[in-house]
Amino acid sequence: MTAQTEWLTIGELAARAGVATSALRFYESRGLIESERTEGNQRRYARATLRRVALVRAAQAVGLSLREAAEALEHLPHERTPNKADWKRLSLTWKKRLDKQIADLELLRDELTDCIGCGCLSLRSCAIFNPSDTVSEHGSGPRYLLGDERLEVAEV
Amino acid sequence: MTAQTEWLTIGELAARAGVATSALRFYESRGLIESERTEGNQRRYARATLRRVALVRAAQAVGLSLREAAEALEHLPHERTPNKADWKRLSLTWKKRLDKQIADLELLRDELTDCIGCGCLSLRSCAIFNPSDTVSEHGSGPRYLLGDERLEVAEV
DNA sequence: GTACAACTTCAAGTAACCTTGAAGTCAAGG
DNA sequence: CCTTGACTTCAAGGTTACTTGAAGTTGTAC
Repeated sequence: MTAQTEWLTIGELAARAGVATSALRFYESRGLIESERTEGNQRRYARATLRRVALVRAAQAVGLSLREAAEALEHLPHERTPNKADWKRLSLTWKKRLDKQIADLELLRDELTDCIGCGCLSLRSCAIFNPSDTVSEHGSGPRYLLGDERLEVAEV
Repeated sequence: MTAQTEWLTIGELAARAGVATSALRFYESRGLIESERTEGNQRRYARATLRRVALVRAAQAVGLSLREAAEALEHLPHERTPNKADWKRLSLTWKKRLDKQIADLELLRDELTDCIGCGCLSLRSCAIFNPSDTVSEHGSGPRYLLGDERLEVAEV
């Protein structure tokens, strides 16, 4: 346990990770990160936490909720840098997710493009309005996603 | 004004558009759709509203908030089907947005892929952790987006 | 030693996007 | 008529991801 022992205060971590201290406390309350405490009860973060926060932010960019990010990071060590296998698994998962998101958006775009070409004012055949399984937004809140129910848009 | 006069009740519209009646009332309160009222104060929707709701959902899929969707639909007629120019403008705007979103996600994916290749455990050079202007999530809520502040992740 | 920034906890607020519930009204069939 | 389901309004609740504020404590620099 002669590990690197340069601990970060919450303010330092916040500054370097580019998030607010309140966000860090929030992440900690959600189990995404961990901290040691000083005698006087102040948080001290291991430097690896910097990476962890970065991963959380990356996860959000990939479209994960914090809950999902927590699951993804569950098997990564808090205090030490993750090993190659850990990281590979994680990044592969995220890549798949990104691939799917991109594919969905491309579909939507291509349909839109077709619509531009065809004028597409009948809506009947336009796939935009007959979404199959488009873009799960994975934003926050109970977003009742554009599911796979077909709109039965008649000719309008 | 001998237009098509087959009005939809809120229940009918909800069923056909695939959204809850509560959502329709909410959209109406936000000015996204309009309704006539019967003598007994019940809503009756023009059939064109079906298209309008579809457009709102499409807008959400494109990553717009309801407020933004409202702006986009502002110039479209409520009671009649939009003309070709209206539609073209709209779909072009949305296409651009989609293009940007896709480009952002592709960037992220490619960086991830590189990371997988290189092991990328230093984080120092990894662009994932140095987001430039990635993926504005445009989900709901005050999401303080992965902005363009660089994380100064040293070697961890 | 003391000032002052940085820290602590906890409760409540905010924002988007709706849903749910209460309490009552309308419309259509038997 | 009367029941029943669909409708009305309005207020409040739910989720995610945080922020903000109050009230008090710690750490460091002078």
